[in-house]
Amino acid sequence: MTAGKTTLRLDDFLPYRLSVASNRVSSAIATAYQALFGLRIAEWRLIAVIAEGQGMTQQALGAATRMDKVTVSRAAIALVDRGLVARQPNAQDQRSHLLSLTAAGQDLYESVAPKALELEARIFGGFSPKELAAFRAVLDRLEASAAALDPE
Amino acid sequence: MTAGKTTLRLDDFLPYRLSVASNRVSSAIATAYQALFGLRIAEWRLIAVIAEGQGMTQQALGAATRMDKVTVSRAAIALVDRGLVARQPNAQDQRSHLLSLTAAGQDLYESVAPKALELEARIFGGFSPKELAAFRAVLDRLEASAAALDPE
DNA sequence: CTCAACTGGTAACAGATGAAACTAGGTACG
DNA sequence: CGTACCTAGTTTCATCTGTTACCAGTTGAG
Repeated sequence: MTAGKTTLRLDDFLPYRLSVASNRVSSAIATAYQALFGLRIAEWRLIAVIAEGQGMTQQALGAATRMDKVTVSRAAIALVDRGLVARQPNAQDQRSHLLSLTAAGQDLYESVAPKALELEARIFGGFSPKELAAFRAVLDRLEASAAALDPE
Repeated sequence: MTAGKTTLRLDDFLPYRLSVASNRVSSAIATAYQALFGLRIAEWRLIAVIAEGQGMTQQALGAATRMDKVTVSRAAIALVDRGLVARQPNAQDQRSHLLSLTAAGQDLYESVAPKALELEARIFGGFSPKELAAFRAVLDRLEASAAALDPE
């Protein structure tokens, strides 16, 4: 057998498949959130995380949501403007503030969360729990190995 | 048990996990291609598809790569400018042209492809063929079910 | 103390992206 | 064959995203 060029079928290339699938899913979710609640993804993520642990700094929120601090800042400003999130001064550190949900934010969260789970079910339904667990495990390890390559 | 609010842990929310993992992978790949070959993802995708089937229209390339026609147009222009791709007039339809790799484009492809596969192996290595096949299968079905929800 | 280095958050800028308008060419039907 | 509609590709524009610069506040070494 002679040298032989490497051939690569794009449709078989996993990073490509992953990207396409993820973009489709993100876009479907983004459309739904926007239409239902006027929230962008970043805003929704903040709400979800703040609901779990009130009184976080933006710093902490960025780490929890894997979002850039600029993205977090913008989303936080938007949420405060809409009266969904409140900022309290942080006694420990005057540069930062602690974010928590207002009553309205809490209400919104309580109507968004079920919808989110429903959407997830709609998209990821039709898979067995085992399949999903395996999928999740692959995602976890991928995240780690990709981050190792690109220590952004 | 009383009504009980729905709780949602962001880290357990699959669309979120998928998005984070995919972004990490895409970013690692984009960085590598840019550094090694000065190619952006869209350009690399076009090269890969043209290499498989010379003489395609941009229309066809868009379908094959799931990219917007604007994205395809820009990537095509960049590749032509760099002398990697050539446009031949399409006798059947004067509005479009047929794209093929120049000798330089072919050379580049032949050095990019192995690198791409190596990167893929680096990121997706450590999984068994079975795991990868299952993962791929989930991606396929996801793509379909998300597209159905968001008929963009 | 105080000065240098550092960190949380915002603002300003720049590149990327996609929708919509536009141009040139194609198709259908009288 | 002419006119109304359709499509390939490009350009324009408005938006989004992230990098960099910036300001205010914090920390630590001397």
